[in-house]
Amino acid sequence: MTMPKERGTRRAGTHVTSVDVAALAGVSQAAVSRAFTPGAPIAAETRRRILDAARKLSYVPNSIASSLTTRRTNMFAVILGNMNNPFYVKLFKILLERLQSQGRQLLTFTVEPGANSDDALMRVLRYQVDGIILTSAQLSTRMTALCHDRGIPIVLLNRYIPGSDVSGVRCDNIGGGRLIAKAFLQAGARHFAVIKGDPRGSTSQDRLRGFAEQILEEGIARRNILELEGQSIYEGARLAVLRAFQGKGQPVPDAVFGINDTMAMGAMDALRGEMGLRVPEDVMVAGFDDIDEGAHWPYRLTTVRQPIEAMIDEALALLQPDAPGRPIEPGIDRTIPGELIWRDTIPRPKHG
Amino acid sequence: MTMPKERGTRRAGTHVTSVDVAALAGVSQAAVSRAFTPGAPIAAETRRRILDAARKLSYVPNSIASSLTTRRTNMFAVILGNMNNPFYVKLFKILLERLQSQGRQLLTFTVEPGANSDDALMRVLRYQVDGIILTSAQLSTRMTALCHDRGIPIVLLNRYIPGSDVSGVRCDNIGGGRLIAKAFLQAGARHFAVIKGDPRGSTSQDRLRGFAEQILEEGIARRNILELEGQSIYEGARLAVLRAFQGKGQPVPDAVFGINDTMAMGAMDALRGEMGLRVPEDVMVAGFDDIDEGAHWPYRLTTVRQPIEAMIDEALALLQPDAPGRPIEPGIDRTIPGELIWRDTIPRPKHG
DNA sequence: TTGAAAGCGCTAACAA
DNA sequence: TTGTTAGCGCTTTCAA
Repeated sequence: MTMPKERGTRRAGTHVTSVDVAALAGVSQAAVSRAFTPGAPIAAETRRRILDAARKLSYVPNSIASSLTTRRTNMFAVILGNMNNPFYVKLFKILLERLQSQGRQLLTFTVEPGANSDDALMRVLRYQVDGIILTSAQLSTRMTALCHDRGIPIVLLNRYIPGSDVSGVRCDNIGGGRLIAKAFLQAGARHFAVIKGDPRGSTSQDRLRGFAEQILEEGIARRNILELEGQSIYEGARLAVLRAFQGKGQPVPDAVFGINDTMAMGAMDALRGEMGLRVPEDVMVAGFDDIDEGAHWPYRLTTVRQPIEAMIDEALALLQPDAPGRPIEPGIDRTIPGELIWRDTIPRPKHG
Repeated sequence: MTMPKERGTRRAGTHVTSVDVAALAGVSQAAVSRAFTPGAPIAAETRRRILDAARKLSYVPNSIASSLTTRRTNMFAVILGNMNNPFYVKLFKILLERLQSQGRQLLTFTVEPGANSDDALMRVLRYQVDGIILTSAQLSTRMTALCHDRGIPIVLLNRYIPGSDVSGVRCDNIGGGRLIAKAFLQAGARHFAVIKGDPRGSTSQDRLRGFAEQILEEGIARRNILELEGQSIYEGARLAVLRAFQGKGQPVPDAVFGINDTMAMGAMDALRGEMGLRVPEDVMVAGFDDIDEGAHWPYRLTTVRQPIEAMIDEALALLQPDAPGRPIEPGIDRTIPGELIWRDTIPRPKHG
């Protein structure tokens, strides 16, 4: 079945391996390996000859094969939750660019929002990735234990699993929620609606919690904060607002807080488009994340900016790509503060 | 250096391999391989025992190792161009979901818009992917030849390289351009602006070409079509419009055609936001792609819908994931028609 | 249906 | 600095 290999021929055949290159260059196969390994002990002249031969044969080293011995694939996995939210797309984009510039590859997976990531993780394990970035939170401790056992670091991005030993990096969501509440309060709002995302997710919970705490501290009753379910997406928020306030619904509150920008934009479109209200004159609105679209002319959304770059830097540091063998420290939870971005959906405070 | 392996112990150690499972189950290592290979010749009872042992040891098969012999990694590569355009994000999302549901993995790369994909392709080759999907077009024939030589199929999505032997799937961009032109014309437009994307890309060129042809056929002079450069992005289009028409600029045309929706939206925001014009009363606008955001209340953009799902189906078919060894047919170029989506940025034709 | 044995393409001791 | 020699964890003949 297997044909005799035509070594040393110029024919860029189906499978050129280091053996072929070695034959053509008149060196051992190991020398070829060294020629392609930065810092390996090899004479400059030998190296040149090998690289020459390699070029002639259009040889491309097989990373898959090498990872079998080195135990490092140079591949990282990212498991994406809600790709309908531009925030996660931006996160993914920056992550991809970072990793790529470091010469690492990214194996990508999606998981339905709210669905369990275990399946994806199982597949990831088969591919021997060097690290896992999760932006979707539902996963079993059994699974994380599996990863830890084989020394594969996991880091949660913009997520947090209470009581878990999985490390994570996130924005200070509680603080961010407070920032929005303060802005609404100084503008005179007294009745609020919050459009929640995944009610089981820490992100949504924390933002709401900070928001509510700040308002309660102002002496306003909790029942003045109406909670709506927006499923983390534009359309969910739009419909939630319509269902709650349109027609003979409840009175429209003074201020609507979208737990993320996409939902805030969905709410705005319902409020202004379908219900004919003005923002911020009739209703104030605020979001969270600071996605690019929120800054566009139709919205000019006041929001909390998540420090994406810093979060990714931290996450990659937690993945400790430099110290592969190092034991994984359990449950580091890094929190980075967000920044209030004033735009036009909340009246500005008087200057000074 | 290498410790003796503790075979058969329950300890889910650092590296459980099929050998460990075999030892615990009291079978040969080959049997373990068979137990995990669908359709392999193995007794049901043996299989059960092996799976049992595997579970006890939390054994996960190493796909990397197996791909060394099978010559199939089950990984596909996608090379993404402009991730700032939601259209490509949507394309990516659907592609990812499709591949994932087929049990295939996706290795993702980005390339600066307009930059050469050769670097990314080189890395892709090292990882022995089973196929490559490109949404970014600049690549050398040398590179595609390399891929073809080693039997890795490439398919261009929403791209076309004239005279190349790389297969591709795209929307009928010329026809789509004509659809927009017809819509503008029936609404009475006589002076036009087109906001182009990458001037070297076939996509932008074809849409413009179809658009212009239709208009010329109507007897309108070519000089009535002003061409602007929007770099394929929202902000580029916004600034291009401002630069051209704001203040003492040229007179605002009757109709603006954004070569893609993002740019059309950028143009709309410039026109209405900064310049205070009304759409469609003062200027008509149209886009191309039909991204979700274009349907939202502030825009209600008339556009041409790209048949994303069909395009991806075709692309995956061209990648012939079923017939790995089959020689790659050269340069198939599939074109699927787009569909005009009437919304509110061009006055509707009178009914009947 | 099973096991033994020979690789897949590469890296990493070790010796020369 | 080089070549030789074992593997890495798996699949796949080939015999039994």
